Amino acid sequence: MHSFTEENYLKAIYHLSDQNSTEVTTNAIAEVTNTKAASVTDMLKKLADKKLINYIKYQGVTLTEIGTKAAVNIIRKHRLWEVFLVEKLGFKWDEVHDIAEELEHINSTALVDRLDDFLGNPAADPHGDPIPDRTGNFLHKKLLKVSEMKQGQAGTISGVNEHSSVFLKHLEKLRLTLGTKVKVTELIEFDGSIILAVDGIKELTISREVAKNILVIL
Amino acid sequence: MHSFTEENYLKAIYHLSDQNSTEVTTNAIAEVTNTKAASVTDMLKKLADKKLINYIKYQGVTLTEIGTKAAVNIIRKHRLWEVFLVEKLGFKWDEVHDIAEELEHINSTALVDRLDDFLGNPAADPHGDPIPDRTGNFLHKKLLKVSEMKQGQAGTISGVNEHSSVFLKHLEKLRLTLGTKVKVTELIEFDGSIILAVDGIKELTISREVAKNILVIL
DNA sequence: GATTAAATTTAGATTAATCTAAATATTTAA
DNA sequence: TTAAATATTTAGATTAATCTAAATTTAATC
Repeated sequence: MHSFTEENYLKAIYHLSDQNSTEVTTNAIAEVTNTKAASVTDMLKKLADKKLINYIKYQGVTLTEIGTKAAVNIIRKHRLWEVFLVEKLGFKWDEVHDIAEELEHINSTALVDRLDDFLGNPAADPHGDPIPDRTGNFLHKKLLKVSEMKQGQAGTISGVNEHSSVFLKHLEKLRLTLGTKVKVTELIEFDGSIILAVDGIKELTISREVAKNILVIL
Repeated sequence: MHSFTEENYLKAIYHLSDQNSTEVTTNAIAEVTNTKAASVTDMLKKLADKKLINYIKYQGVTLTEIGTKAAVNIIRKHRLWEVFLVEKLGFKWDEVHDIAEELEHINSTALVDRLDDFLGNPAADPHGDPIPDRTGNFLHKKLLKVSEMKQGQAGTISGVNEHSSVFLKHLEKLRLTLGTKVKVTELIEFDGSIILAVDGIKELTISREVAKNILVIL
């Protein structure tokens, strides 16, 4: 099996290539793993030796098929544990990330598959992120950032792009949680902030920064 | 916090001093942790620096109060996870040890306490071992090895001294599981094996080795 | 009580993951 | 299209946990 650290690199590379759909750079990995570029280079060599990534010096990396499978499996575990923490243990959606970050490295296929069944084979985690099934398949819903919505457009909040406790608590306070219906009432030219109608009633102004991190399905 | 490895040493020392109620030796620790005596010595110095053990060169070790608390907490986590795996996920009692061995190192008091509540604050794990409460207190029931029972004596199986899958599967096959009532019908002088009446009906012969690892309450 | 045996510790190396500083490659932009 | 800026890699060290082999201490035995 792969070490705790290797798994974290694979996960980081997966998330980064998911966002940018191109080769992932050394610096980008260093940033999300809280390490230095030199450390990343060392690890990339190791992951390449293990055939988990395609790596050409100075050219960035992509995951191999094996690497992708490994990464998806970690993500599956992370998201299932998050569901467990929220649905069964009563944690709030802003409290589960760090714990799931540890639990995702527990190594037992039997455990994960049984957990999946115990939870009723959920399709998404508490933040709306889709959960891969035991074969590694999962659907990417096409979600739109609120910051990309046009005036007059309406949608249902179905995900977030930022999982920090601070951000999630803020959404909670604004009642902008999963399943909430929002409609863009007005786009403010000055600073890009957006006025929303929430559940057809309340009017609410959110900053562009917040809008970029809320995802809706139309 | 303590590293994964440090935690395993603390747990090992705890279990060993629980059995022998005297200073724990370097070699004994090396054996249960699957390392060499030299490695143990290194780690003992480190644990002593951290005030987790009382260590005098060549004299063996005992846990300090802090060390004991840390060890008991790991044991609490291990046993709660075992209950979860059996009660909620449907694992058998012989399948959970290795998984719990990983889960016990997950670091979150909130998680453990919520898990405890979710499971209904169980008093014992699937092998009958008592579970410490959140303050670290737990009752040691006075259990007797079947090998120490006298002829004619009866009791209820309430624990085991050996947690290997092989042994537990064997007990399962013999239907000598927790809660089963047994009575010593005959002690065989030749090899120390014992004939039991099980639930007042079936007669069963078990070896001395097996008898040593089954615990009853009278 | 001296000598042998066993247990423990020390010395010196190794491996995984990390770092800083220096060297090299790539990209940007004047 | 070359110089400057940025990104990446290499070189050399460090820390935690481990090891083997040698030295030392304690325990056992004659």
